[in-house]
Amino acid sequence: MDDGHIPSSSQSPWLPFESRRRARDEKREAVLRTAVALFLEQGYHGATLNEVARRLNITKPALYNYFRGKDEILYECWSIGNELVDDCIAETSASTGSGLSKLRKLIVRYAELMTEDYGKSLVRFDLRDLSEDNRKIVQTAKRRIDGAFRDYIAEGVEDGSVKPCDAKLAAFAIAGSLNWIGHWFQPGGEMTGRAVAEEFAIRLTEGIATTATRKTARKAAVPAAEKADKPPRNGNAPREDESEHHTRAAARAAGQSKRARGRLR
Amino acid sequence: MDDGHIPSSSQSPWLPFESRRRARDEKREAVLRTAVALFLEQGYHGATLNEVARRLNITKPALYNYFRGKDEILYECWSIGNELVDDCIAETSASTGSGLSKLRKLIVRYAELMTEDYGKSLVRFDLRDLSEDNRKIVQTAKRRIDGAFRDYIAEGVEDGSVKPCDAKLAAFAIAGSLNWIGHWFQPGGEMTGRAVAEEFAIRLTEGIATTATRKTARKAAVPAAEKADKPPRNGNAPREDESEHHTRAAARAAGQSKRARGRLR
DNA sequence: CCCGTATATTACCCGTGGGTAAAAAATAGT
DNA sequence: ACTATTTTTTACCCACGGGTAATATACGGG
Repeated sequence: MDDGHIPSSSQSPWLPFESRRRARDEKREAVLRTAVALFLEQGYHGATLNEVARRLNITKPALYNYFRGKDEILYECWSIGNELVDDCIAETSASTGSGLSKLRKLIVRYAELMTEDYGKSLVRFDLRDLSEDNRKIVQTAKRRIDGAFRDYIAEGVEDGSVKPCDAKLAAFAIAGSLNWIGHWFQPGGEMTGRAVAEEFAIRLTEGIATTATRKTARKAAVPAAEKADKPPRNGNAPREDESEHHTRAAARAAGQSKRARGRLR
Repeated sequence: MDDGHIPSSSQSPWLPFESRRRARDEKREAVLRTAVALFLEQGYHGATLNEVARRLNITKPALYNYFRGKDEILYECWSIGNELVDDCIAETSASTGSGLSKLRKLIVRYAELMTEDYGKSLVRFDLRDLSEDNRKIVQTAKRRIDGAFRDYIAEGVEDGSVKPCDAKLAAFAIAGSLNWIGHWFQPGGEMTGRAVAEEFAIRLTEGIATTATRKTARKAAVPAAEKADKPPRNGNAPREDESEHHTRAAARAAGQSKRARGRLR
C-alpha cells in the first residue's frame, strides 16, 4: 500500500511549510496585481475592496489575511514599483560610460517602467492616501529617484558629455516628461513601451548633450544602448536587450523575496 | 477694490457677519477659489464641502445655492483653468513668427499657468470624479490643448524652425514636462513661476530647434552663477509683463462672464 | 478519526460626508 | 411696515465602503 505518491511530505517535514508559505506569497501577489490594475483603472477612491475581492473570486474579509487595510495595499503596490526603479538605478549606476550615457540608460529603463502597471503606481497614486509612516518612506524614495537623475546630469556636466545647465531643473524637466508617460500610455496603442522609451531617451537628451551637432549627435552619443542606427521604422532586433531582461527579471525576483512579506500572524 | 479690513482672514465676501451684500458671481468665485486651493491641498476626496464652507465662514448647504454638488465645483475649477489655457493658445496663435517661436510662447504661458492653482487643476484633478457629460467636455478640451502643441511643432517643421520629428511624441514630451510642473511647483520656492516658465521654454525646445539658441541658451545654461542677482535686464524692469497681465486679466474677466454661471433657480 | 491551524465566509457595525427639507434670517420692492 | 424673494442655517437622512467579530470550511499531522 506504500505507493508513496507525493513524496514531498514524507521526505521533508518543513517542505510543506515552505510550499504553504509560497502559496501564501503568491496569493498576496495576486491581490496586489489585481489591486494595482483596479486602482489605475478606477482610481484609489473609486475602487473598492469588494471589487478587488470579487475579481479574485473571494470576499473582502479574506483580503485582511494578507493586508492590514486598503492603504497598506496601496503602499505595497507602490513598493513593488519602487523596487523596480531601484533596480533600474542600480543597473545604470553599475554601467560604465559618460554621465550622458548613464542618463540615457536610466531614461530608457525608467520610461519603460512607466508603461507598466507597477511603474504607473509610482506617479498616479496620491501620497496623501498613505499612512504617515509610509508617506515618509515614499517621499524619501522619490527624492532618491530625483537625485539619481540629477547626479547623472551633474556627472555629465563634469565629464563634458552634457552642456552646463541647472541639474535640478533639467532633472525636473526630464523626469516630468517621463512621469507623464504613466498618465497617457496604455498598451495596445501604436507604439510599444520600449519604442516610446527609446524615442524619449533621444528626445529628452538632445537639448543638453554636448555632442548634439546635428544628426551625428544621435549615433555618436548613443552607441551602447542604441540600435536605432537603422531607420526606426521597423521594430525588429529585440535581441540585444535579452541580457537586460535577464537582469531585470532576476533583480525583480530578488526584490520580491526581500520585500517585507505579509504579516505572518 | 481694496477691501482692506480685518486682516485676520483672507478674502471672503462673508467675512464678519454683516456686509454680505456682494454680487452672486463674486461669491461663486470665492467658493471656487477656496475649493481649488483645498482640493489641491488635500486632494478631491480628502477635502470635504464642510471644510470648504468653513473656510468661507458659511455652512455646507449654502454652497448648494451656487453649485449642484461637489463634482460640479470640481468641474468649474477645471473650467476656469481651461479658459486660461484657451487664452494662452489664442494669444499665441494670434502672434506672428515661426512655428518654433509660437511653440516657445505657448510653453512659457502654459508653464506659468501650471504654477497657479487653476492651472494645476488641469492636471491634478481626476477625470473620473466628474459626471459623464463633464468628463467628455474635459477630454475634448485636453485633446485640443495637445493639438495646439502638435500643430506648432508641425508648423515649425514645415517652416524649417524645428527639426523633423514625430510631432505627436514631441508634443507628449513637452506637455508632459510642463504638466508635471503642476505637481511639484509651489510658490515660495527659490524660483518664481515665470522664471521656471522661461527656463523650460528654452530647455524643452533646445533639442528640436534647428537654430541653436546661442545667447539665450548660454544665459540659461549658467543660472547658478548669476540667477539670484539678476533682476530683469534692460529697461524692462519688474513691470515688463504688464501688457500680458492686462491681456490675461481682460480675457479672464471675459471668460468668467461667458462661462455658464450658477444655476439661477 | 480527531484536533489544531490557516483560511475564507456570513453577517454586521459604524464613521464619514454628500446631499436635502424646512425653518429662519437677510434683502428688495412697494 | 408688510410682503415676496433670495440666501443661509439647523437638523436630518442615508448610501457607501472600510473594517471587524463570529462562524464555517479546508487541510495537514498524529
